[in-house]
Amino acid sequence: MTTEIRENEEFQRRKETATRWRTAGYDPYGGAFLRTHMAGAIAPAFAELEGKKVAVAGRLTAIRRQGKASFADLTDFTGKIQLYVREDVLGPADYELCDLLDLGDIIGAEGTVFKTRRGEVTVEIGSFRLLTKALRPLPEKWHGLKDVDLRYRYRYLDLIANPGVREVFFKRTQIVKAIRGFLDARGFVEVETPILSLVAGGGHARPFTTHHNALDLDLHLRIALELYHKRLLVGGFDRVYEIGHCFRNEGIDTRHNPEFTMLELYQAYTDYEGMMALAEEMLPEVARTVLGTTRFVYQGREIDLSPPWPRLKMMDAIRERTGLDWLAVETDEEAVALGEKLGLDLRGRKTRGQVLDELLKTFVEPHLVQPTFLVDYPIEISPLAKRRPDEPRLTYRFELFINGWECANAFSELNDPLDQRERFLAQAEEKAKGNEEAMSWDEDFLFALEHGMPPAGGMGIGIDRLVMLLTDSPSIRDVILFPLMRPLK
RNA sequence: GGGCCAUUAGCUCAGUUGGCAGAGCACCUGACUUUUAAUCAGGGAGUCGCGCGUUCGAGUCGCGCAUGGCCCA
Repeated sequence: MTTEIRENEEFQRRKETATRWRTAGYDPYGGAFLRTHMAGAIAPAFAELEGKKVAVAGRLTAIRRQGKASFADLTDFTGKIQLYVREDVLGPADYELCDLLDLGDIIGAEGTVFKTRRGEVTVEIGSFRLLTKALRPLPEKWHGLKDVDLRYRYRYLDLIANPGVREVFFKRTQIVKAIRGFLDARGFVEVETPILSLVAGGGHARPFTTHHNALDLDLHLRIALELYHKRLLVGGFDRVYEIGHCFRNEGIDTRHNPEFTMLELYQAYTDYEGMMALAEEMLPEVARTVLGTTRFVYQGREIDLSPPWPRLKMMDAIRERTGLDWLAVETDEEAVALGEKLGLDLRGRKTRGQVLDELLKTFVEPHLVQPTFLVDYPIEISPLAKRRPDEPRLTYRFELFINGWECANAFSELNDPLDQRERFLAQAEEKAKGNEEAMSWDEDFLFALEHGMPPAGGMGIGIDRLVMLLTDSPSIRDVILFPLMRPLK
């Protein structure tokens, strides 16, 4: 981080203007200002407000000087309102102060509501105060801020210059709120579980590591919420959920940010069927709350969330797309050979699980545009899901796909501690074979399971992708306020 | 990790065959008391992402690097 101020001519001039306010007896960084109205609330209430006094505060986003009178646009969180000042109303001394205002300054103003000849609801200013002097200019008013690097790096400028951005993040808040409302109404209890822990379990990803000095302990940032939530089921919680950040130490692209938001929920005495029913109920309700409909367009493609959603058995999907009977594939070598025969570029992937993952990504997932449950995942890639008794190589697990993306992952939770121990063992072998994303051993979690966890269904939903879909945003960075960026220089 | 593309004034962008660095908005000065992408007249503003090279001469050509984007893995 540089400590040097990046100054240019305009920065200098604005700094001097701030000094001129001071010498005129005004603090260019004023204190509280009592508003009576938000900018966006005045025009809709013109009938009642005409001729009345109002006080508004916000940023000057346009100034149109016209000699002895001037117009300006004042923008706050709710919208903008036009201001009108006249020298003969304000007095020459105060009117001269208007000349010291720049685009981007934040002011508080009080005056009378009227309508101009051209029909625009306007406040004729009787008095005003500079509340904050802006030392730098705003992005261009007509084209806005387009450079995506600048938009993500300086999100506050993006928010000022591009009004649609605020809408996206407002919708994000509404989506999360709607989910909370839905779950709270069904008896789910919101919990907070550790972000820092010895073992980052519950998912297939490389974690971030950090260090606790006082305990001299290497810790990991969580990659999922699952294992702590299940400990809560052991402890007697009946239904829990958490919406929180998880961290995965992997690449960045339009669908991945190292820090992202997950919803996970666990419900005792149900199973993956219950989770499918819950998803089919929750997502349409969220869409209705936020969009008013369950049908929407994502990047030109119409998506309809109305239930019920088709259930596609994974083994059937693979057979249909590749002609392969995956359950007949027994060894890693066989899997790799078949994968290569199908044209997969496996480079470094050498286990059954990894090949299957690649196979699904290439041949199956892109076809799942409308909401589809892909069900009954094989055991080797589902170390926390309950085994199907009728086909022990498969589990009671599904993933929900929308627009070809994994949007939810759920299963009947494995509650047999001895089976769980074997699964961890299999994952440890997987890790030994070089799969860095294999799940970590968590002896403390096994100890919890050994005390008895009720049968349960659990589900995880990636909030960022859901927000992308419902706001028609092409990149995950469009729905994260401050996405991770490489530092400049 | 690989390929392609972009990077020029605060912002949005032009820049021809290698020959004085451009426009609009923003900024400054002047005019203007119902404008609204205000208008009119004048003016200032640049490490052409960074570095090395080719050349009499590089924003332009070559190589390397940086940041970002898209695609692939």
